[in-house]
Amino acid sequence: MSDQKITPRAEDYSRWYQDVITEADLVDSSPVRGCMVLKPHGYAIWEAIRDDLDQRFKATGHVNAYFPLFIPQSFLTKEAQHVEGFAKECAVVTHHRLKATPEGVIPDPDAVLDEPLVVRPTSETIIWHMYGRWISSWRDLPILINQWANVVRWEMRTRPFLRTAEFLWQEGHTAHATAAEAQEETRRMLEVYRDFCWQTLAVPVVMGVKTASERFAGAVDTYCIEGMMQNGWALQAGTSHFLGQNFARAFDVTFQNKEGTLEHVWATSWGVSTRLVGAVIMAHSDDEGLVLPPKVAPVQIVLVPITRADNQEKVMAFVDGVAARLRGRFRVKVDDRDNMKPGAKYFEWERKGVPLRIEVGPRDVDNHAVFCKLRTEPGKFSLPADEGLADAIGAVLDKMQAAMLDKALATRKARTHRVDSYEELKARLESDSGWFLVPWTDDAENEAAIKAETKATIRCYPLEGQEEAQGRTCFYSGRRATHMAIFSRAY
RNA sequence: CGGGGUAUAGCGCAGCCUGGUAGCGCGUCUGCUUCGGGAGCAGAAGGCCGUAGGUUCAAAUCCUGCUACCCCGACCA
Repeated sequence: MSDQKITPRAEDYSRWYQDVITEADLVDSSPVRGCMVLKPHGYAIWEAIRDDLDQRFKATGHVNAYFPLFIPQSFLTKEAQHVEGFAKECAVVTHHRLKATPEGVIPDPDAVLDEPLVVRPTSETIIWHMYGRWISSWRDLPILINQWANVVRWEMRTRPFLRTAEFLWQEGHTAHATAAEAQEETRRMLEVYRDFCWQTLAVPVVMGVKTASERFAGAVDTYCIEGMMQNGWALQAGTSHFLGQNFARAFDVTFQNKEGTLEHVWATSWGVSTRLVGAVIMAHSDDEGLVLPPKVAPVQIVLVPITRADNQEKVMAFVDGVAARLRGRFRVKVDDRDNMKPGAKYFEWERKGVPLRIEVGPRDVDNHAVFCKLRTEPGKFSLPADEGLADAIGAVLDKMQAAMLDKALATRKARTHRVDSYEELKARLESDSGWFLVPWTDDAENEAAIKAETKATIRCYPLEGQEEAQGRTCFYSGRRATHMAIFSRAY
């Protein structure tokens, strides 16, 4: 395999990110600009994320459904803010047939669609069109639907996982009888995301509210979870929107309440995407390659037999026995390739982010033990290969998962800076990248001015700690502060 | 979409300036020996040089268009 091809983080952080992904064999580029192929090892991370979240959605009363990829163009025009937000990045289908010509194949001029179809950039419009047909009474509410789907946003500049033209995601779309109920749903799902990121991804995201300029096109309020990457930049890991009655009005979706009067329906939508895979990679990996928390690692344990011709049978029988004992509880791989030396296998699985490696040689067979190495710790240790092995390994992996969260949390805390003046922010953005927590007076023009000058944006008004703004003055305008804001450079 | 760079075997590169029909390392295949931190030897396979044109007796090499990728900006999950 390749030799030390991962650029160190300190040298070039984006090259490092690129290298880690390539070396771990997560994706391949596609012939179409901005699109990526998710290779099995990369897709498996998404599968683990999807399966975990799907359970959480179902546990909070949601059901899955599927809405079509194509949306009539006219639907996109119905909600004014929504059009403005998405019009610039939509792929549009205009023909339904190809035609062979001497110059090659072209869209058949005789097969132009009456109305062009937009490839969904998000599904609010088609879903609210359908909800209009399904809702007439308060008894039809709430509707709590989620869908797992792909969407397309024609992005100018792309990065694997973090921003691609087509990406996989889930979008929850709920319909409620009251504003309070919809707001509660918005916050409930935000909390689902937060807990998932902390517990499953070991990424200690912060929950917050977006300012008007960062709000979802068509939302009344946009909540978000923001994660800090190792270079101190922020990454929006998920959003949950309170849509008010905007889409219900645009698509004329009303219900008859218990008093018999017609009201517009209240809405939410919430989503996370394959960007989460990028967040996990960036949050935990090191200069040796991918590091994954055990809960989402496609392979949690790799067994590497160390054999010679005269002991191969003995060692392999032992390895197979250990693997059989661990399968069913863990995702286990036995690397029995005979064309690679054990050392080469160690490097390969380290690059690929396998949390626990178990080396088994003749000495271990004789001792009835296995020799273990954690991806995140320097030393190796031996465990008895008895009935308690699976429990012992479970404990080790749980501890690793918790340690990864602690480490990421410590980094986030160390790199969250409180500053009181704009001068200090500008100076420290260069020297000391991270998040900057400041007292702030909500003002879109000032926000834009700061972004233009520093490239830092307001990631959110964090839900926790807003009371700190009481009685303080805005670090930029000197006016009475309305919020505590997190400024940071972001992906 | 603006500025810059790149495109030659699966991967990383040389060859291009000074045109003459393609080479190196790694990987792959076969065999033997190896195997507790990136194995050794021997043999072999694999590329109409991103793509479409142009110049020329002749193009990987010179010229033009297009496409993709990377870096930096503006837009965004």
